[in-house]
Amino acid sequence: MTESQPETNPSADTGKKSMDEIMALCKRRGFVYPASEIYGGINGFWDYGPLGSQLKKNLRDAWWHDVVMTGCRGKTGPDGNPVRVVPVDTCIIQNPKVWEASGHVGGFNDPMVDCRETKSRYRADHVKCMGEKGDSSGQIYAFIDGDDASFEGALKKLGKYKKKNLTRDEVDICPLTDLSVEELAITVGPDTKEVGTLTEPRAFNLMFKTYIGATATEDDIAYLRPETAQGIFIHFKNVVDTTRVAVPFGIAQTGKSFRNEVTPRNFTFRSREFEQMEIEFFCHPDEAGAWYEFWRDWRMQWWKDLGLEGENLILREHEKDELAHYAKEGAGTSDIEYRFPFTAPGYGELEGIADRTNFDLKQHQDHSKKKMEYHDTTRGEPLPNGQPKGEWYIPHVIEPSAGLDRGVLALLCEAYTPDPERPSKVYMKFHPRIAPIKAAIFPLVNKDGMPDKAMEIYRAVVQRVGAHGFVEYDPKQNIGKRYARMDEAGCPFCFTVDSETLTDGTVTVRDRDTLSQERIPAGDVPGYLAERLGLGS
RNA sequence: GCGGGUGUAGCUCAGUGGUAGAGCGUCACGUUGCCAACGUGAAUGUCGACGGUUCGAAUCCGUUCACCCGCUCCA
Repeated sequence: MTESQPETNPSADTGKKSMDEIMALCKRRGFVYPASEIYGGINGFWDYGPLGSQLKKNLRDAWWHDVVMTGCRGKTGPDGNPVRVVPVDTCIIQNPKVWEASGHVGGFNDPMVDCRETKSRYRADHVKCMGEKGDSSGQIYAFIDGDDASFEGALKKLGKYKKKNLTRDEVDICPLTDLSVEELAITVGPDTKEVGTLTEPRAFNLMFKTYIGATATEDDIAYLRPETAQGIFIHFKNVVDTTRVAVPFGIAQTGKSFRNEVTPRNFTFRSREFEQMEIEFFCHPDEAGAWYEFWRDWRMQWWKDLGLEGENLILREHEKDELAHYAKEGAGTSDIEYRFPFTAPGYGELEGIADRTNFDLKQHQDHSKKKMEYHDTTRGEPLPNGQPKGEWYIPHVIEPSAGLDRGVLALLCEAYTPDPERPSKVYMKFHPRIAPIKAAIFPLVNKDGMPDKAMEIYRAVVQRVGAHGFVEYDPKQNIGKRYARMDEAGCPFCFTVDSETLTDGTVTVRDRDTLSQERIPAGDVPGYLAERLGLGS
């Protein structure tokens, strides 16, 4: 997760949009509510209302359809064949050994110490303390273990305090974690001159902990998954063995993940409970580079096609020094980043595409002692009978990992369009494909048979597009008010029955974005809509 | 985790110790006939929560929770 610093000019829209106003609209129109709001809320958790949950479902469905059901919408992969992706749905809680293998436990359970003055944070087991040998009175000096400059600094400070020159052999050293609270209070931090700036060591485990079974002892500890990816890796062999898939192929999964973020911030952007849409694409090591580029470019195009066009969306290749441990040897890592109002003029990550090499499968092979090698019968020297000899290898993995909630947030921010000219002052310009309300059917006035005709059209439209989003029927209040309401909800098309409908059978179609109106036969409404929603006429 | 700010109706906010308010929105009825029109009426609040001071607290004090901003963190 990066919020990159500005590189492009902050001219475009999102920087000027007010996050407060977007949040107010989300609440007002039922997109997003604070979780547990009537009890005062709960930090880092958000719930979706009726429009929000449908919007989120539409985004997830679009991903599922485009990735899993149609293999990148029928695109041809770098190997010249259709792209194959199959789904799994794995548990949030797994054997804790999964997280030991993935590296999530370990680096995570380390207690940390903060310096209140310099705001630095140290791993508690990396900080050591010194005092004069044979004289335990007075201040204690902390330094970073293994860092000579830090050691010398502490030695110098101690010597100055004791008013004598001390050498390495004249001090006692102990781990910071051995200090009592009282001793910590008279300890000088590694980068300060005053005592008492260090906090007590605290665990910063970003994984949610829970207990399996009712007894809840230390032996029963389990974790809520911090990513869905590991559920895919641990079933790689199962999928290969039970499905007629052959490398290269992908396994996809959507689902909730949990991270005990230090600071949840920025609306739903950094939540403690969030949903991911992850693909692990397995391929031969020699082809990893080509597949990395394929996924990186296609995933970028995918977000663009959902309406995140223009300068607010960028593809950012990671610098070598910020690559994660698993990606160091790979072809690279890219982030698809969106310029949110709260990151502008910087960007926030929507999706990361990483070449993870064979790191994960190898880790699981090492920890589980189960072979993760794949027998590729299309490779190897030709045998006398003309067939290839076959090749055993641990596939490399390209991982396009997207944040569903972040995607929803980006769609909300992108759609939010202030327009002082129209009565609502703002409208939500959702791409019709992901708009939660697909259409509204209005009688111009609530009499003269118009409601009956409108209701008839409403039923036909629900029949045709109801599986993809809401269809509204609203006969109350004046027509302008109803249009305005639909603008705020982001409904792309409104169909209105008027007196002409009763004589010539046509209705008006109001386009949300252009405000233009045209007349079409009432019977054509479902087809007209289906075509514009990408469902075919 | 640190510092700053905010919290009153669905939304935006006024209200500095003495009866809980406005605009918009929502609902009903009437009117209206293509962009939040008009009329009449109605509902809606433990003033974020808990505790204290006071005859009396939305208002003063303490604690706490949530959100926003800046640091920090983001394996």
